[in-house]
Amino acid sequence: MAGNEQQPSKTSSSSTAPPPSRPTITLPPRASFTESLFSNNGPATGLGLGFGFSPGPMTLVSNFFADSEECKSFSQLLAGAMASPASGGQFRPNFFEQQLERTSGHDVGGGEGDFRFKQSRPAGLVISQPQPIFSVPPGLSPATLLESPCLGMLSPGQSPFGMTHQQALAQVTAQAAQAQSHIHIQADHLQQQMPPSVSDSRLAMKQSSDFSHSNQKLQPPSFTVDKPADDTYNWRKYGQKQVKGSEFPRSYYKCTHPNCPVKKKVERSLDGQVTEIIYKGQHNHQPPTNKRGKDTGSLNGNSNNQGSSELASQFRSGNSNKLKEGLHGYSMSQKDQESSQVTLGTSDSEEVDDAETAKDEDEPDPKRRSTEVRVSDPASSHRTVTEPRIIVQTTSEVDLLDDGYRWRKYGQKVVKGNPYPRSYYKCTTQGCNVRKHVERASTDPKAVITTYEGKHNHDVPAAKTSSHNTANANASQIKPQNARTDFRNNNQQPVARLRLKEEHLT
DNA sequence: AGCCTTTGACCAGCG
DNA sequence: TCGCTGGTCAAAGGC
Repeated sequence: MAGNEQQPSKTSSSSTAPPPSRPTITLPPRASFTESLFSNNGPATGLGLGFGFSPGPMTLVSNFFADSEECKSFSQLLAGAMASPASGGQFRPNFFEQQLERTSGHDVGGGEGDFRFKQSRPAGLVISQPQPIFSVPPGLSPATLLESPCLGMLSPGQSPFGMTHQQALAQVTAQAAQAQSHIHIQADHLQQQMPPSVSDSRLAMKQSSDFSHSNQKLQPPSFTVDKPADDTYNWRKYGQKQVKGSEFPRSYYKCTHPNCPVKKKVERSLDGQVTEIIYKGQHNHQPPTNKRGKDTGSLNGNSNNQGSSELASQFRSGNSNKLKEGLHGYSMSQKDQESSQVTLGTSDSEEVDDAETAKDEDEPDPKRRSTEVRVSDPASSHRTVTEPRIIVQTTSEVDLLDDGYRWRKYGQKVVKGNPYPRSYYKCTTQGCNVRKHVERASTDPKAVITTYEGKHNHDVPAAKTSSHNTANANASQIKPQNARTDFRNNNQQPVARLRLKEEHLT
């Protein structure tokens, strides 16, 4: 019996047998990228933005990347990281615990590709209460997300931005998401909840377009599901295991449809909240039109199923790679043809030790070479109501710490694969929960990735407002937010901001 | 009766 | 070869 069911994993393994080509980091000319973003026919993305929306934070991000030499350096850094033995040839910032695996084919699925959309807990960001980062609405399967038209623009080969950056951003984003609060991407609130800054402007655009579109028939989220990832399909749990690197048990589900190889892994926190969902394989059938009674409940009667079905259809029809990319794009940008994992964490607690968890998670499991779609669960959490939005921003400034705010170092940890410790900082302003994580690239100590988590609830201390960092702070923290506001048109939720910074210390 | 979950055991890959 | 780990099997039990 295991024959068929295990096929996915084995297939995936074999599919990745050919040495994946190293992703080439190509930084598109700023203009081109920008144009592609805002033109209706961005060639690179193939995504027509037939609607007008304000450039999101990602735009800023892209600008940042394209703006300076550091951008190049960053690329190099990333490239180096990917080539780093420590990272197993993958760009895997320790801090983010991300795994990016690339398959040789352009189409991940190759028809049979598995999706991996993994979100992992951040090493540095401990998860006392793991929150789903990307919540897939119960009625919205990964396939649904993948099928989103936006996904098409995420094709790795077409990326005007260079997947590396996106991946990095994605990581940051994902982490931020989890760190601040899980981002609940519910079908009905996809647009609102999907952080524009998440990893990739393209994604942001996608969000605005696709999700806004779908949003028309979506209803406000009014459900909280226990069932992880109620994604239209029917699943049967066939195993559960305590996985190393995760304090939470992982459950294994199979699609109950005959001969359907799709599986998914779900991790839940002790309190039942889903912290991670990994989809694997492609459905070879239509999603059930009528969900099981107990499952339908999670959808609360919204009409997501329709869209889900459509998306699923695309998914089945060979858009798996797009789906995968799309999902990642959302959480971590595009994975290119590779499976990837994003480590996410919550900021509920700052147990640096938890980094270990993420560390382990980031280990590329040969067995899991198959593409997987890792998403956060639709399952809701008590924090859904106040879930902050994530804004990811990249900068090239060299203001590792001097960013206008005052920070207090509260932790440091050395992670596997990186000889340099990661450092954790908290904003010293009372009542401000913003944290900053600084990590040096294992391959280049001069390269630093700074991740901001949370949003300052105060102004930049006057003492530091004069530095360029102030401008930076404004740009990175205010603009994105504003942009996002414009983007979403209705930004009323707290914003968890995340800034991915490249710094080159001299 | 059918489907599902639970759970210990087993298997395979990897270092 | 051995131990570790992730993934899966399959019996048992519940709904």
